[in-house]
Amino acid sequence: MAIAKTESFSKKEQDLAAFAKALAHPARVAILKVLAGKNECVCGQIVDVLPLAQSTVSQHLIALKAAGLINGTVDGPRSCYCINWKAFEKFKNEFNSLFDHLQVKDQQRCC
Amino acid sequence: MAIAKTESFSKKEQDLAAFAKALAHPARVAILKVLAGKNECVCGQIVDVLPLAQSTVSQHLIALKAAGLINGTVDGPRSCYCINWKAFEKFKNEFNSLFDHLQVKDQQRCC
DNA sequence: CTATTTCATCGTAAAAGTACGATGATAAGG
DNA sequence: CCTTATCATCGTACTTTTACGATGAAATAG
Repeated sequence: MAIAKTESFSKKEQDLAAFAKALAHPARVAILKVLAGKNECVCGQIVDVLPLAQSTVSQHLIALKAAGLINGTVDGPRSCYCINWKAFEKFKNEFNSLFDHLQVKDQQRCC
Repeated sequence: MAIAKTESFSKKEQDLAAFAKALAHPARVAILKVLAGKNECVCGQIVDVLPLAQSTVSQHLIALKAAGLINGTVDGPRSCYCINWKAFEKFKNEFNSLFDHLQVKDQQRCC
């Protein structure tokens, strides 16, 4: 990146980009799908489903948690994750509000 | 990445991840915002707005075009881009359908 | 207390992303 | 034809991401 220019952009742009970044890997999409389907906190069962090593899955889970898309608690010897629907809703709205009402303008003129 | 495992996932997961990847940088979000706001094809005006070099903006534009989020045509000596609303709608639906109806299940049990 | 299980973290290696200046290609203007 | 303008591409440097095995920490089971 030479020198990170990320902070030269607005907070809204950064937030949306950070959210998208968390979704920007099929493994993390798959993890979210598993968590959403179960809706009860899962942990190493995810490792069994994905074609990835345990440490790699753990990294993806941490990335998702850092992005705020999932919550995690410690349950004895195992970790328990589930989707943070509130954050999900927030970003969905942010995404829609950013582009939806702009589409109302007169449609395509070129391209 | 050692060895790319991207192809070990379903096409839906890959598509959604690719879409998110295109949004996963504030500069590209900013570009889309500019294009959406004008709705007429813009080109190097984007360079004036962004705090990035021309070559860097060009790279981002190419990334967005490769992801299918924008269309581009050559207009004399300059390039003209605009948002591909159709693709945008497609991915928005894909995103919603992936997570929305799953939320209907009984809410949170832990975390 | 000693396994065992479960997960996080460390270390490492390879791949991809980000950014810039410089150069190249293409079309318009003189 | 020659210049200028506009944008893409190349080459390069640095950062970040991805992935794995190995190790470490914490709680349960015996």
